[in-house]
Amino acid sequence: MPELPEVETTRRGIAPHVEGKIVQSLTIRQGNLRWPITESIQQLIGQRISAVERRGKYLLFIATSGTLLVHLGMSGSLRIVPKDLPVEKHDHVDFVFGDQRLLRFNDPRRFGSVLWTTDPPLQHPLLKDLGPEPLLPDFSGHWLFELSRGKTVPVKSFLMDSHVVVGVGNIYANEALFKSRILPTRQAGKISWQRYQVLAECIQAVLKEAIDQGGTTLRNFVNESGKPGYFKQQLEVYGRGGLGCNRCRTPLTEIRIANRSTVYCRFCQH
DNA sequence: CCCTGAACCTGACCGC
DNA sequence: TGCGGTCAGGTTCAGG
Repeated sequence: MPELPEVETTRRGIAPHVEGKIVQSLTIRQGNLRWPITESIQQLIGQRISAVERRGKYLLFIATSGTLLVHLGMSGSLRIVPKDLPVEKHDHVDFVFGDQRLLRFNDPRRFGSVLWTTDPPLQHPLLKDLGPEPLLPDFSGHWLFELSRGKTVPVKSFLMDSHVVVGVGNIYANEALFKSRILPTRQAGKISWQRYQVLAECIQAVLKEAIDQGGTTLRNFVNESGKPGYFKQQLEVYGRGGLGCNRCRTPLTEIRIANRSTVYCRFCQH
């Protein structure tokens, strides 16, 4: 589920239901996530959440004297649900508010995380070394070009490194490379400044488009309102290996880079 | 420092 | 119907 557009869609969906609310209680049914949930999270009880922000794919719930960090991993989701909604499989954590609602974290694979920190959140070890936000001005082709010099990794792996830029996961790395007509296997350090300018613009375009759409989703994504989600209708290459390229009709090539599915057009991309 | 591959975990799907 | 293998949207970490 969660690439950056899905996380941003989640943030926008839940923020109005969470901001200004006081956390009345927590229900932790399964605390064994990517990292175990610590006892210190109990400090959140009684605190007011002033804002829901996002850094990369982390959601930041800014509380009175600390921050709740939530990462959705591969299969996590957050929904606002009525207090009496029956618990389902993989509903690991509930954040209960004073009204008739609660925030429910569900994550079948448990690669997600729920962390409490009293440090300034951006100084948290998991956040402090993250690269720029792709949709903010400090991200640019110039940044990609400078950082990539001397690097021999495939440009696709380079893009997916959160120390380079946050929020570009496997789906949108494939899509942005197709749009910019760059071969995913090309060595990051051998790509010109001009091409990185194009690539940076394509990354932004692809992410913005997906956010506008409410997030591209696979299978049974359920959004924060509990309504059925969207499907991967507008993807050009991801999930389309062997099917015709939308530009030239050549069957798309599917390979694995760093063990991740990679789809591209061997004629359009070079 | 750079890069690769393994690890974390469940569920869906495919071939036999 | 069952079983084993493979794959899935992410990220960190160990090891060469």
